[in-house]
Amino acid sequence: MASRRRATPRKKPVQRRSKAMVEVLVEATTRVLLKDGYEACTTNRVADVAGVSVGSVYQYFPNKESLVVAVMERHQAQLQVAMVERLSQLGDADLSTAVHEMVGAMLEVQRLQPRLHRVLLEQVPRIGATRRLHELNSEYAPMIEAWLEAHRDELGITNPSVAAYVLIGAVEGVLSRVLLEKPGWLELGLLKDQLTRLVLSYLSPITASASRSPTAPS
Amino acid sequence: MASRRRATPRKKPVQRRSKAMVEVLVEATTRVLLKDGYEACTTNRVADVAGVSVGSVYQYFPNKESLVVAVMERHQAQLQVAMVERLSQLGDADLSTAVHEMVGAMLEVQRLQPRLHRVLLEQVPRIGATRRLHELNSEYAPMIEAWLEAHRDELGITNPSVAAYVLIGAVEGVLSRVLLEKPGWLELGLLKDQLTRLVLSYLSPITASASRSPTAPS
Amino acid sequence: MASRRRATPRKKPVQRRSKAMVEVLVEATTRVLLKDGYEACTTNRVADVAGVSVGSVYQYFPNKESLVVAVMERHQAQLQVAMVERLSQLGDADLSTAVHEMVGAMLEVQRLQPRLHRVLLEQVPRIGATRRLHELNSEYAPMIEAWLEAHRDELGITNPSVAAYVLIGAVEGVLSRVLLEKPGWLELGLLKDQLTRLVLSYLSPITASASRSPTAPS
Amino acid sequence: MASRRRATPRKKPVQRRSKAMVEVLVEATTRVLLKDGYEACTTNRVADVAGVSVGSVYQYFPNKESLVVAVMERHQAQLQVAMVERLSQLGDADLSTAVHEMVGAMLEVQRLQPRLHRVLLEQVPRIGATRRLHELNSEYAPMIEAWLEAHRDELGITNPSVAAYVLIGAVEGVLSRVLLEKPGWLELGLLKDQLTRLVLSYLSPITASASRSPTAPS
DNA sequence: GATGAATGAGTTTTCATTCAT
DNA sequence: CATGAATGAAAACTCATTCAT
Repeated sequence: MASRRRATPRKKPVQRRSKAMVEVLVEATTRVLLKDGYEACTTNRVADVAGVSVGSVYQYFPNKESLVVAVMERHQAQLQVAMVERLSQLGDADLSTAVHEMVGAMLEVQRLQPRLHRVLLEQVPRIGATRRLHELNSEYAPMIEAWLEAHRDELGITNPSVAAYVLIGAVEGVLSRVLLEKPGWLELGLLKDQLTRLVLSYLSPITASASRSPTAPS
Repeated sequence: MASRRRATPRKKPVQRRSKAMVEVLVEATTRVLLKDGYEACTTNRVADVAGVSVGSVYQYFPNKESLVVAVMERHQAQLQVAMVERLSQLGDADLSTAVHEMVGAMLEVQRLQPRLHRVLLEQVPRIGATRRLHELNSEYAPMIEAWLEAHRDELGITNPSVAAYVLIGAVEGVLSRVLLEKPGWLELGLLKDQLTRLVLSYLSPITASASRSPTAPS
Repeated sequence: MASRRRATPRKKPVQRRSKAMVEVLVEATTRVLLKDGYEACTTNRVADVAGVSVGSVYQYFPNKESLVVAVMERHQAQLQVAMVERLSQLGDADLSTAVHEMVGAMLEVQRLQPRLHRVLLEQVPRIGATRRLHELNSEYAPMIEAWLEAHRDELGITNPSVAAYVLIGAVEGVLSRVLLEKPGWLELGLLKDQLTRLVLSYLSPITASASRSPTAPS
Repeated sequence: MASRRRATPRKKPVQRRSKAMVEVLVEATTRVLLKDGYEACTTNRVADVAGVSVGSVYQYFPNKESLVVAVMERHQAQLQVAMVERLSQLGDADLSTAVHEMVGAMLEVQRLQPRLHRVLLEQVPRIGATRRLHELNSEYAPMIEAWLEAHRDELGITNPSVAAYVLIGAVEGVLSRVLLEKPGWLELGLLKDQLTRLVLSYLSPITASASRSPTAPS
């Protein structure tokens, strides 16, 4: 059941006062989400925490959902920035280094606001946080894809696009699992090493033991 | 609105009629979840669809949440069964075949009830569906771990437990992404091949091009 | 702007308890309408006055509007009954007597619940109380029309349907004006006499002084 | 929501700019009333349509209600003007012509702004639009009364004041019914003829068939 | 004066849960 | 046990009005 209301701010905050208001509200929503979870994140509560009246919430956001969407968008933007920063510094490092860096970047990102990331991932319902977080990844996918394309001849892949898709899914999968179940591991080198290995071996030209089909030989 | 309460069934339904009732309710909840999403899944609606009165719902489930939990548990159990079935037939297939089979099993499982899986993944909020689905995977993790342990000498891994954890996260991550964004791919051999490659190359003894650290050579 | 919601009860009160509830709610709405007017007639206030909870209101009425509609319908039904009763006793009285009776009936009806009639007439907004009250009159129109038809040869009219329409509008107009501005007159014989005269002379065969066009002679 | 307040303008707008402002606001209110109905007629919306800020509204009108009252008053004034114009041209036309003219005038008036008239009649709640519209009629009542007085000896009436009251109520009743239910009829000669007949026969000296009481003979 | 952002009391409406029958 | 009417706390959202700029 799709939402029946627009999820975009009802007026663009052109004035500085307005911008501040929006800022405050998104901030407050984030705080409430973090502290009390999605269900307890009511418009009145948000207004309270923001130190403004409910009316003001509705001056800038047409409904509750749009508030959460705004939080997600802000979070995504932050992740995106962090990601781009890291990846753009890759330059022409060798394969191994590059992969290590990329994995490191993704790890970093998860650490940025792990609790928020988790709440959005876990608790935000119909809005489809999961989907949206995937979309976030899709945004840096092109960068990874481009890199794979550029290093194609060193790699054992035929379709950089598919490879990027698989790798992002895989790393993200491991990371989200770790984030939810073993947050401590995020700090460990072990995780980074294993992910690097996962990526690197996937990208490497196939050697004797890795084949495409069960009937394929050793 | 009552305060927070336990999310386990109020009593073990030992009677035959009771069991039927529980069955009917879980079924109805599943249907509502599928058709209208989590937010529209009210206890009255479930009772309606189940063809019983709200009161009866509370005879077997202490609150709304426990209903959804039951749906998740049933879903998980089904997945689990499917998984075990597949994996137990592995026997002593060679590495490549075995991996192919395992990946195939996980793909199967996703196809079992993709819509429900998706709703639970996407829409069920506070209950922490994501976490619980991870837990599901954790349940077959031991099997994979055991298998890895048994084939340790053929593989390039040092810690089967970690390897299982990483691999499950990775495959699951790719699959959930595909499920949400490109459901069509589930049918394609391409996906299976790529996942097999991912797993196989990760498990293979390290060859020249895959190393543990960026400083490590080739 | 038409309302976007159904204005009919959400469940039919088949049980006696239910019927009582509906009764109580309509009664309470009437009381509030009478005492505080339309704008002050909130669902919570109605529930309060009815001595039940808001939830119960919504068990039987989908929204506020439907409550008021129910009040109007009950009021109309009462008027209708009163009207039919009076008119059915007309038998084959002579013209003058019959008209006197009819006018008397309409007067009676206005006296039935003059304050409620007035509130509905005056204060109920978009629901179109005015239109609906006209519709009430339309319901007894056929009876008047039939009577005119039956006495056609004694009368100076050509189209009983039009005549009924005009007469009802005229009498109703005078009465509603009196009701709003000079309620005291309702008791006076003067009013009844004048209305009788109005109707009677309109129905009488045209004599010298009444013509259809300004150019018409005498 | 503030408590009840006076419904008269806060200050007499004597300045030229002020007058323009008032004009613009009343116009805007009319437009909103016409387009969206009473409930959607919010002060902010009016300000928007008027192209000014809400604050300005409150510079000239103490509250929302006074805005609507102003619309009514302007409408009434327009009707009044139209009526007076027509009636003053009557001169010493003969009875039949005069009545025809008067009925024509009332019909005209209904056609002036039928949609607005209707909205005010139907939708404006507590303000008591109906009562006020009656008051409008009361304003030209003296003119009609005077005319009846002047022609008393040609007529069959004893109390011109009562006669005027009854006639205005009657014609108005028919017209408002037609306006609400059969707007098309406003254009038809039929209606005018019937109303003329209604008035004329009422005013005519009583002939054989019209008597004052049921016991009165033919 | 004009502006329009901010207010917040007040409305409508929902829904998990209870309990008398 | 089953029922479903009743509950009522609480949520989302509105809008007349104010007041700092």
